[in-house]
Amino acid sequence: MVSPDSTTTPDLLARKLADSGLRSTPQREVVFNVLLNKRDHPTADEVYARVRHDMPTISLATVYNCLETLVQCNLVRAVNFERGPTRYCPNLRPHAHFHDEQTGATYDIDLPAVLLEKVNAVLPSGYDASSVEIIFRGKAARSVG
Amino acid sequence: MVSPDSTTTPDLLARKLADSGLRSTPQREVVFNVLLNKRDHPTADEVYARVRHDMPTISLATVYNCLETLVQCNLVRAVNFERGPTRYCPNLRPHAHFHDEQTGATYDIDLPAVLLEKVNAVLPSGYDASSVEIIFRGKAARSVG
DNA sequence: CGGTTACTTAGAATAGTTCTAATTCTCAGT
DNA sequence: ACTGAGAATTAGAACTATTCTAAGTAACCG
Repeated sequence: MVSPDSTTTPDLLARKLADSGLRSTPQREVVFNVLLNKRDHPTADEVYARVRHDMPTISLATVYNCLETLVQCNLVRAVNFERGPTRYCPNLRPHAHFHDEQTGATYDIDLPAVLLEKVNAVLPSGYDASSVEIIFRGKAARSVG
Repeated sequence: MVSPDSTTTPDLLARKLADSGLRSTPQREVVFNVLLNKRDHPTADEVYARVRHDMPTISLATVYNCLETLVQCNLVRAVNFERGPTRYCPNLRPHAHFHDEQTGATYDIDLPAVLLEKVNAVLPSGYDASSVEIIFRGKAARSVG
């Protein structure tokens, strides 16, 4: 099964980085691929552990740098539920997060455009939102997600 | 101008604490009042600085303990925008937060029940949300809030 | 008033992240 | 290929926010 991603994803990364005047490097590629391959909203430490399988010499500082860079280029979203480490998410479609309080797992919930409009409509005049983040907390039935 | 709060607020605190089997203490009262008096979503450090005007001997650990206790009793909400210190908010009505990216200020946005219903309606079956948090980011015109 | 439990305190410890300074890599122009 | 300039990576130190620990203090119950 050869997905079209195997050619377009590296291009996407290189293109988006170039848009910001940045280079595609092996470290950035590996970090990005790790996020794409298992979309469980890992922390920087978890990304570091996974990346080291492919690239044992990478440093934690570089993982932080790469994640920061990917966030700047809008290839990845940084998410913060409560206190605790930042988590990273390569899903670029508009979506909310559902945080299961029992397991700690996080699921993406797609958001229809019409809902986003309604949410934005609650802002009084004078407020100009460039983005909106929605976080649910609760419990999810086993095996959803 | 004597507001009815001057008698009911201490009672609310004592009552809610008692509901959880906890005591009302001078420290908890001062911390809670600091939050009520200036609702600008202060960090624990900022609360500490303000509380020390009234009670110079209080410790930072106690401020953290009191804030934690107030959150447990549902008298205060803890809010986390991105990485950085947790902020505290004594507004108990359903509301979103608007985070001004230029000034760093945070404003409460009241949420109508009907909107909350619509937001909850996007959850697929199998997801059972106990709370939802909405955070806007953008810029606010001067003097709103 | 004596025992028990809750609360507060100062300071040490920890977790997550950012900073610093040195090194290595990459690319553009020769 | 060679060189210089800028970009990226690295290890480790430093930093920030928070939690933990152990000891002291205060409130409640008999």
